[in-house]
Amino acid sequence: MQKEASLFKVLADPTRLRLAALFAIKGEICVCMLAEALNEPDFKISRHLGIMRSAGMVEARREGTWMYYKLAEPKDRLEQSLQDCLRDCLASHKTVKTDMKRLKNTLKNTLKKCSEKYDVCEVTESENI
Amino acid sequence: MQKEASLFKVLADPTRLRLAALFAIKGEICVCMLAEALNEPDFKISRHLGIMRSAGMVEARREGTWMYYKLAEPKDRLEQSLQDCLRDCLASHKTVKTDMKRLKNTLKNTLKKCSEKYDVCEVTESENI
DNA sequence: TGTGTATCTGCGCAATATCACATATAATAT
DNA sequence: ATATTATATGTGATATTGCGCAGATACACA
Repeated sequence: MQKEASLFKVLADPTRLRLAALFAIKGEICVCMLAEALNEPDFKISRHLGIMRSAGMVEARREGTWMYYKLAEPKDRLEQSLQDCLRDCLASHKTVKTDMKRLKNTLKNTLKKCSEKYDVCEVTESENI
Repeated sequence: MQKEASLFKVLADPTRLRLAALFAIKGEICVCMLAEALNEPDFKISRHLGIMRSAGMVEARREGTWMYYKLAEPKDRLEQSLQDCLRDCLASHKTVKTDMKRLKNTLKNTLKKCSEKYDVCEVTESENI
C-alpha cells in the first residue's frame, strides 16, 4: 500500500499538482516552458520534475539542451484513474487556467523568436533539420 | 491549488489510504473496528482519523462510547472523483482485502458477543433499549 | 577549446509529519 | 461515586519535505 500512497504523495504538493495538470491537458512540455507557465524558478520546477520522474509518474526526453517531460503511460488502474482525474477535475481550475494561458503565450513567443532567428517565412530548407 | 493538493496529501499515507478504502467500500465504521481491521493500535487510527476529519474528508458520529466515521459527501468534482477512485481501484488490493477480512471477522465476533450478553435469541425485550 | 543556454543537484535551513507512550476525556455500567 | 470501555490528545524523538542559493553538468555553436 506504500506504493499507492506514494502516488498520492507525488500529487500532494501544489507545484507538482499544477505540473501534472498541465501534462494531463497539454501532453509533452519542456522545462523552461513549465517554469514560465508556473512563474516559478527553473530549479524549483526541475526539482519537482525529478521527484515525479523517480516516482515513475513522468518520463523525460532530451532534445538538444531542452528536456521534454510528459505523463508516463499508466501502469495500472489507479494511475489511469488519477490521470483521468487530473484532466477532468483540474482543467477548469483557476490556477491551471492561468498556467495554461502563460504556457500558450510562452510557446507563441518562443515560436516567434525561432521564426525570426531562422527566417522561416523565407528559407524553407530550415525544416530539414 | 493548495486546497486540492492537501486532499491528495490526506491520501498520501498508507494508513489513511487503507482507512479511506474501507470507508469507500463499506460505508460507516467505528474506530475500534478500524483498529482491528488494520491491526494497528487504536491511538494511531484515531490520530489519522482526526487528520482526515479536519481535512473534511470524513465525518464522525457518536453512539455511546463508540465513534462512527464515514466518508463525507463529496463537495466537488475532485472529491467525487477521488472517492470513486478509492472504490474502483483499491477494493481489489491485497492489503485492503486483508483489512476487509479482518473487519468482517471483528464485526461477526462483536455481534456474537452482544448476542450472548443480551441473550437476544431468548429475550426480545432487550431490543427496547 | 571556450561561451552561452538549459537543466540538474549538493547543501543547509526551517517547517512539517509520523510515531509511541502516557495521559486525558467521554459515555456507560456497577 | 467508581470502574470500565472507547476514543482523543499532549509530548518529545525522529524523519521527511520544500525551499533558495550556489555550483555542477550537458549540449550546441562558433
